[in-house]
Amino acid sequence: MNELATAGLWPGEATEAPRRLLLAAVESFARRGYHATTTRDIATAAGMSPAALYIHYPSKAALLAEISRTGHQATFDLVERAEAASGDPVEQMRRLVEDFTVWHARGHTVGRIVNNELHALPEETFAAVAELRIRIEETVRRIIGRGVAAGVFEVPDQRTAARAVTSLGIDVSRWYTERSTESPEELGRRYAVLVLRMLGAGAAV
Amino acid sequence: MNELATAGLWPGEATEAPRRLLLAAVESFARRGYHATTTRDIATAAGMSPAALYIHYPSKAALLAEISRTGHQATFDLVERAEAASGDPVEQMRRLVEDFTVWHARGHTVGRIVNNELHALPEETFAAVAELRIRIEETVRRIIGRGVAAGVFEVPDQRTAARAVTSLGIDVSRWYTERSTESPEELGRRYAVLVLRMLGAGAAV
DNA sequence: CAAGATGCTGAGCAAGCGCTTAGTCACCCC
DNA sequence: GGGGTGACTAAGCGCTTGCTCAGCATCTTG
Repeated sequence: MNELATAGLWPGEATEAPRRLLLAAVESFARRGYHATTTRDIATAAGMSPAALYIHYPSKAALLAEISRTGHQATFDLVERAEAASGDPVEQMRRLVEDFTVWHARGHTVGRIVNNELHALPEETFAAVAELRIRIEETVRRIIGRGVAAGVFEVPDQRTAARAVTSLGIDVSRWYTERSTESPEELGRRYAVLVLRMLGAGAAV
Repeated sequence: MNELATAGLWPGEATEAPRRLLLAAVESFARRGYHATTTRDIATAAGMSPAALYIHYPSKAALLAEISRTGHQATFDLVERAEAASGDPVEQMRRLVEDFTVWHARGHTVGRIVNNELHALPEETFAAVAELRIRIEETVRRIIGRGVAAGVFEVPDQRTAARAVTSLGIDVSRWYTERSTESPEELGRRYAVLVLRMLGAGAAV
């Protein structure tokens, strides 16, 4: 539940049962994947009978859509805040990589669903989510572009560099576990150093 | 079929039918995921009835195991060759990142299965494959370690840096498609530049 | 050309799936 | 305290799944 809050789910109020179901769905989808998870798994983990699920959500796919949509929105917000927090591309990028990495480490279960279950989404949710993904990458590229223009970054290809930056953060959710020796924040700071160097701003680190 | 050969599957001879089945399985597993793929999907794509699959493979899981095992082995071989190809850590790393990236871009379908369907593997295959993954990462860390000792690399934490290098390459299989504007080789060279900079060997690029 | 092996199909079985339905219970308002 | 409401369950429906099996051509071998 705490993890859900961290990942940007549950912005406000919500009754107990839907919350428990969503948490159970996150757990199961992340561990076994969407298709390997049954509605009985989710309901049982939430302490209910299978039929109870359908009182709170219209389908199993709706649970996935809810998780993916809010997860993507939270990531997008985080990226936008990083861009808005400063006028300096180096500072924007440091903040972006740190927060992006922390989000994917701390919320690695939600992150796994967000990044690996896109193909299972209902079509219209997929479209909305794909749009957010494009805007995230475009923001990263924009920051790189401004850094290059200001002479603080230097890269072989801006789009490739943007891919590399987001890719690095996204993949954290694939391998990070609570048993990892690094804290999310520590990892975030280290990744920020590596990324800034990668972008040719090593001197600024 | 060509892609399978590239990805290291089909080292030698093999009769027609099993090959067609394996190719169909790779296609389906990569596009829809292991659990969303049915044996009917695979058999139909291979131009056979569902029952024919079981003449050549004992189960659907055996197909996945075959793909994952040979895919991991091919990746491991590639990494070992990169280390053996030179005595210079910078050169070893450049070769490793280039080949690793090219493999994950050209064989992105196999790569997706190798990296995202680990949880669906039979236990003993999983153990073998996990061992290979550890050895791959350990090789990357070893090269970084030698570079640091030689004074050509400088990183905040060797294990984190190794994670970042492999992570960058692995994630290529998630987003790369044939419609990407960069060729696998071009991407490999650009990623090598970015990685070497990330490791503090920017001057050598 | 008989006899066996090989590669495959059509039909279908047991199990498990997402989801529905009819009904029970606790609670709230008047 | 009677009637409505919302959360929930036991049972199960229709369908799909991984996989099996009896049978049938087509080869190979002597």
